[in-house]
Amino acid sequence: MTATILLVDDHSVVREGYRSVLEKQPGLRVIAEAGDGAEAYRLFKSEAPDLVIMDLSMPGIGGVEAVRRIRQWDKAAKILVFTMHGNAGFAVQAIRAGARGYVTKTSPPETLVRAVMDVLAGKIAISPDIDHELALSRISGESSAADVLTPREFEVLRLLLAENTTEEIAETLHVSPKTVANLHSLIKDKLGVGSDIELVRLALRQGILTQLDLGDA
Amino acid sequence: MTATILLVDDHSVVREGYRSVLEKQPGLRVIAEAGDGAEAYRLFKSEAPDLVIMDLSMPGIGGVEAVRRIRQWDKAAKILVFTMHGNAGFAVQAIRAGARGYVTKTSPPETLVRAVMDVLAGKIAISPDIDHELALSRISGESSAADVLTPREFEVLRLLLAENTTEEIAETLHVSPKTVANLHSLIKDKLGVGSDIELVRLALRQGILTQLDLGDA
DNA sequence: CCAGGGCCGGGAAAATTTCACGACGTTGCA
DNA sequence: TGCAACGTCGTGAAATTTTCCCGGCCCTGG
Repeated sequence: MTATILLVDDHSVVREGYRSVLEKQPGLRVIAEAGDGAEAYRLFKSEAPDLVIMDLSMPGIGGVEAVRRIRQWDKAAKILVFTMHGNAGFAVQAIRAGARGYVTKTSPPETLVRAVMDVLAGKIAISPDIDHELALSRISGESSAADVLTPREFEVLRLLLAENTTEEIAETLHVSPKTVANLHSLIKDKLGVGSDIELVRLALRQGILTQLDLGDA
Repeated sequence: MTATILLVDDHSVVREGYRSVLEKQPGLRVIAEAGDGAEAYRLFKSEAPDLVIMDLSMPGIGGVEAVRRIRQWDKAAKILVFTMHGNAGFAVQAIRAGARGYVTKTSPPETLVRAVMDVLAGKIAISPDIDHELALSRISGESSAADVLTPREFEVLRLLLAENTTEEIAETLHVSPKTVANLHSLIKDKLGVGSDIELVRLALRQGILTQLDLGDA
């Protein structure tokens, strides 16, 4: 029996990479590809793949949100996150949202294949570098944003850092601007910062926002 | 005659994607791959490929620096930058460093192939989205902070980024908090940003604030 | 001398932030 | 089973900040 896979990544050439690596494995078959979270959700419902491989940073609703929605629709969905973010915070959030695995793109192809097999077998798969990160963050014991924030709060934080206005975020999440403002305030409170400037700096320190991610003006 | 290509990207699975797309094209052959800038430089000298396809964000020396070194070694080197950064600033930097093309990873595979062909033919290739970005940035022109701000304003900006509160800054500068607030507002206006978050990001882009500066608060 | 610009802040309107509160659904646990 | 705890969403009102407009001060160059 062959396992069916849905690829989700906003870079088509990158999807081509997954596909190439995966289809060298007997027993795996890529049956669909999506370029953003909403499409992923749609395709999951129509195609019912055995496994979803998902990037986190995507236009529109982010990967974490997509994981949440898919898991909401199908409690047993197997989702493997495959992303460039080698940051424990993202991993924690993704797992909490319902992902069954987390592998960084810097990992060699074998690691990805191994993780795919593990998740299909019902196991939880974390790549070694993230394991290490998680261990470190537990040692240093400093409360990271991902630790104290609820999934929803983390999502709003991400969107805030992505330079969205309160209104745009409200639109994206289908809630009132007022709620976003409330969450914004709550986030600053929980993280113990007094201004948006401190908030951004904290995010930078914790790797939630990277300098390479500085979007267009 | 077939053209030889060197792939440079720190994600092996992503390289696999390039390779898969490119080798479907007759006349193209991938002869080497590098995972960072230094290795790219080394391989360029030993393999002398007709074309280099390079990502920008890589460990060690970044992509821009790698472009510069390779062009320094071979004035005629043809380098095509292929990256996720859909930001005019990065494109300008890359082209200045000597790249002959700039394509974003969000582009469809055809665009990449087309750009490869163009660069091999001696042309300069820019993907449509970046073209658009460049046009925009020329129109609205992101003013460089150091340019449009008066010394006083720049000083206040620096203190704001250093995580000082309005009151602390007023204290430091021996002026009223009101003045600082007014300047803060004026700065955002002059720089064309709407929020403090955007302000920090702008500062990061322009190097006013460095990630190294993120000592504990 | 005067025009222009940087610098300083008051005042008031507009917008945002913050806090208190309630509703609703889910989860976890006794 | 029932209930407490928590996450989520939203309202309303007060507190605070942001923004805009204003005038005054001082310096510099023409």
